[in-house]
Amino acid sequence: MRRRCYGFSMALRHAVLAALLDGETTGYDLARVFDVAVANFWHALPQQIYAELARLEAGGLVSGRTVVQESRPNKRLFSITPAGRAELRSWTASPPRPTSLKDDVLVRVFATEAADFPALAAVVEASRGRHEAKLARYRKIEELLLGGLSEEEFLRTAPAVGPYLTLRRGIRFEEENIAWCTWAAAAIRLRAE
Amino acid sequence: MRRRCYGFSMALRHAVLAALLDGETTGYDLARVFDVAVANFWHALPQQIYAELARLEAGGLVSGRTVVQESRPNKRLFSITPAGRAELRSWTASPPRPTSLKDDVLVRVFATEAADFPALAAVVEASRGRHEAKLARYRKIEELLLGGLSEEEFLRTAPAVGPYLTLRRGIRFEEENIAWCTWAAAAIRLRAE
DNA sequence: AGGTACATGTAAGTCGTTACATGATTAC
DNA sequence: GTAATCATGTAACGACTTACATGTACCT
Repeated sequence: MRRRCYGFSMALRHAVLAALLDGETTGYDLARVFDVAVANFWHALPQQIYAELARLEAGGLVSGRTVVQESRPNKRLFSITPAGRAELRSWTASPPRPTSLKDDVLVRVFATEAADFPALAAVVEASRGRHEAKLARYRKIEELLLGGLSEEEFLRTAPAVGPYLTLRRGIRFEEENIAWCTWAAAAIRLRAE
Repeated sequence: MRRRCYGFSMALRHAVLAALLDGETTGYDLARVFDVAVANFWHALPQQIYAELARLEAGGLVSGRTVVQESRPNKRLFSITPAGRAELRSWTASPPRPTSLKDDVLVRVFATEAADFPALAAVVEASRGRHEAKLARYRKIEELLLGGLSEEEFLRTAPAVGPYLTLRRGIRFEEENIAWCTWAAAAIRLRAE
């Protein structure tokens, strides 16, 4: 039975720490932050976030205090500790693990040969719709983040550039998804003729 | 204890079935096919593939036969059954689950604020190198697939277009990764000044 | 003598998803 | 009255990773 300091890559753990750089928050609010600012490169459910916060607190990387409320459930506010910041700093310099796409729609398209062409094309087109919705949301967040500044100004002057840099990746990703869905759906429909 | 026909999305299961459309193969060879033709949208280790093949055989979606060899370990050749084809056909028309990026490097960049800037920039640049290597591999596979035909000719005449359609997504994905890494690393280095 | 290719797995553990539980308040 | 918001979790299961096991043949 080997003792594992459980975690090799542990991206979720560090995504939570990074989100706490913004200041003290509850698990509930963190889950919403994840949904808007983190979702474009790492997805996590509230349950995972609560569990991760508990583990981080046990490890001293985060400290929590309970706030008693009336007419609302009590809540716990967490903030990152100096040890948490140090951990995040050394982790950001460590080698990342290779990423792959893991897209359900692509698996379906890979199997085009065995598919009902119009049905598959419709699936791909529906997927394009979801990517368009995501892109619209990301563009709104981009506007809020930039706050009227040009990209160049923002990158020079903003206190934290990380969220903007990652958001740009999410935007390009969704733009590519939309373009690919359009093209692939057309190619699949061509087969039906 | 509810009986689950285990699998909601089950993309790996269907990726294996789709790879078997090409004809009878061993788990060993499938693992290599996954490494080249499937890796750009779904990654899986040999152990997962062996396990999946066993489950597919138990479910009648795949049938296997043992080939006794001398001076090499015996092997099992699998092929897709009519039931497997039918399953694949109906699955390709079913709603896919939303995909997200899940990129370790992006989590690190999100935490730029807490990072050592030159070290993080170096991590991002190293990541660009890996994406360039992947892109080079994908481009070679593209050449092989097209076999001298133009894209338009290939899409009109090829018996199976799925692998080409998904490969194109992988190529664009890596091109975007390279461009983003270049841009993000520069923006992070700017902070160090 | 050491490494790679062939060929198939088991065991243990971690990560992620689904379903469920609780219960008051506020907005439509 | 119905749904959403606030707020935090547990339990069970499925997906994925890491480490390990086995043994021959061929190449350098």
